[in-house]
Amino acid sequence: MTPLTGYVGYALRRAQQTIFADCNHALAKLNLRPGQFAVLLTIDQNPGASQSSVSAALGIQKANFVATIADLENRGLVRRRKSDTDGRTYSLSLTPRGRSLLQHASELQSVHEARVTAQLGNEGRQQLLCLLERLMALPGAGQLK
Amino acid sequence: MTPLTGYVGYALRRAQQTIFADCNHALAKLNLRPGQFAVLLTIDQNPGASQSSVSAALGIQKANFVATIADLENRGLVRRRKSDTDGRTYSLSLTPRGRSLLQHASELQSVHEARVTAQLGNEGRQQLLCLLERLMALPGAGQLK
DNA sequence: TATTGTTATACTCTATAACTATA
DNA sequence: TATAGTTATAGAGTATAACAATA
Repeated sequence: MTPLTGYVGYALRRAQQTIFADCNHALAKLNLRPGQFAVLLTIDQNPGASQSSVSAALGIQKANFVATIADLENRGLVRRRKSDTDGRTYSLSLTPRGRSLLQHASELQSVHEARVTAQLGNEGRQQLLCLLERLMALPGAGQLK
Repeated sequence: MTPLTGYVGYALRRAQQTIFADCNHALAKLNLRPGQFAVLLTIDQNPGASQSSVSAALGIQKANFVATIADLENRGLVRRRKSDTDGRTYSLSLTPRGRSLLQHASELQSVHEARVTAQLGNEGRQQLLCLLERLMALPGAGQLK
């Protein structure tokens, strides 16, 4: 049957589901979903950033980010501190436990990424990343609102 | 900020969202979502197929396929006929109106696909399709159940 | 026993509008 | 006025268990 061969959108969706399932399985030991991993990584790379800036960088609506960040805070992985200079914003940072978990998660993610590399080859993986980056620059993209 | 560069899974997710939004916008005039387009196309290419086989080919749980097919039937696009040889199954086919809509949708989809090709080049698009197909063959994939 | 289609249910992700408090 | 964070809500997509009818 195998329908829809040759449609980039469909191939993207199926490949994304496959890779997501593999990544999800890799991180499940830490009770982390891929999206949560992305949040922790972004906060680690941008300590002190606000919720809005982190959620915007990840393409997540700020409204939908509230529950995510609350969960990570409740688990003792993320710290929210009221900004000194702007009473509206919270400064996000990782707790020591958050950094430790992220370190562990990064190792698991590396194993997952190695499976991808084993499948595509190093060159193929680089090609794919380059092509996907170009796709994200599609005219009209980023105008979700 | 731009985090998570170099992660295939993350790049896939973002690119898929971009392409999906573009495809969704292209088909919105027909009140068709990309998933419904895929269903119509699969039925057209496999007339008489059962719900189970179509949903399995598209990676959709049969339970979740019920509402989808009911909607397409209610809109007069898909016909469900009880099989002569197997009283359990329904044979799916497109109505004339379904074929007409699919024809129109295919044209809109082609315009969308042309935008992708304009972004990646013909060669880049072919490379991407090839790489995504290899990704879907990732060991452990297709074992969702 | 196994399979098809179905119902019920639940969880995740996403999208929008409206509110508050701060700026 | 505009922005940050919040709440409420709704719509997709996806996953599992269990059932009736049929094989």
